[in-house]
Amino acid sequence: MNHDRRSQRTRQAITDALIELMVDQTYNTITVQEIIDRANVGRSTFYSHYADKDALLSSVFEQFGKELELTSTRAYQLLPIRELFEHVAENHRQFKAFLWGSGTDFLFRAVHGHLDIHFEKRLQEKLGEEKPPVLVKMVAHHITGVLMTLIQWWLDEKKPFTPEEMDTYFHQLVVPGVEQMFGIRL
Amino acid sequence: MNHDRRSQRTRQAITDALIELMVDQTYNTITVQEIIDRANVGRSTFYSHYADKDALLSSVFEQFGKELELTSTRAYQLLPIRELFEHVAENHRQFKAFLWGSGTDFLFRAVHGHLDIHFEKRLQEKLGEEKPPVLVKMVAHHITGVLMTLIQWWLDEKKPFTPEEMDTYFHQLVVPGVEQMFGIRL
DNA sequence: TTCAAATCTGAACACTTTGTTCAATATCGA
DNA sequence: TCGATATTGAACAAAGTGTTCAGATTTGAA
Repeated sequence: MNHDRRSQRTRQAITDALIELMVDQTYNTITVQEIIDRANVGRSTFYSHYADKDALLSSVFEQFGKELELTSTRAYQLLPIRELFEHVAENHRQFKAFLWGSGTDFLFRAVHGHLDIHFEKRLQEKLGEEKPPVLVKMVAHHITGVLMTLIQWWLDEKKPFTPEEMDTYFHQLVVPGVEQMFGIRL
Repeated sequence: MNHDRRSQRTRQAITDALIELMVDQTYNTITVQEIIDRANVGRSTFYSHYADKDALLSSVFEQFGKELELTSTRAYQLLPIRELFEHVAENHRQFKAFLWGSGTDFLFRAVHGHLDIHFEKRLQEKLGEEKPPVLVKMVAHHITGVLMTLIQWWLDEKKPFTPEEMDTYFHQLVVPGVEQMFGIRL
């Protein structure tokens, strides 16, 4: 009665096909035909799993977001940046595909949503209730932005620094500004 | 012999139509039909001016980039951030359209290209030749990233701060980090 | 091994969008 | 007014989208 695994495999094949295609092509230019050809899947099968090409992309992001979360929930400090960069390095191909082929938008919006909240909480813990919430939100957004920007740059430039170095640079660039802004030590 | 003005007007109408449509819709979902309907322009006219919908978008960005440059070339310090935010506020509708409807990618890539170089030069002036060029590039990219992120946030949140305040915050967030990174005073 | 449920297949279909072509029409400066 | 240039819109082929459905395949459970 449980044929889920078969579906699962099919979905995985479709997902993988999209990611592979995004390595060389922009999301917009990819057709459903190309996806199902590469995934070796029938047209109607595709549409029985996903309403849309966009629905597929969303689900890829979702899955991706969960992986990211696994990395970032074992968080001590601001964020385990070194581990994050290591994760990025391991999934180099996937990240590249997203950052180049997909519309960064989609990814940026999604990741911002998650991480903004994470950083906002951490900041609130450090600050108590004394600072204006809008300002805290802005700074949280800022921190996420820096992180995303650095990851993007790092991959574009073919990882000229190690994850450890990126960790160091990230903290050097971000921490003094935030400390100055709120008059605290992080 | 010079019927340029007529063409000019037509192009402007098309450009404006796209921007207006991007206020409510994503670039991808906009059809050429919608554009020419709103611009009151014939189908063949559109294609005699632009090869593509993408070509149109590029040209819009180009024009847009020039406006930005006008603002940012009268640069003393790192960048006249207050004036920049004022410019953004004045062209609120346009920026919103770009940041929401267009694929931030396109814009981000384009703007990064311009501003990265600007900041890289400014940094080099301050630093002399002593620092590794990759590092300087990274920090320049970082500065641009912060700027873009803050602008995006500011518009999404419906401008909760004045341009002056955003100027202050930008400098508070960015300057200490860069100073710490390079061991200098900006 | 057998069987029924779940899943996949692929061809056929109507529909939308794209980009081209071209003869007719409109506009502008001289 | 004339002539060069720009615009128009209808017609067209090509490509892609999303749906439908009858038949084939795969699966786990008996």
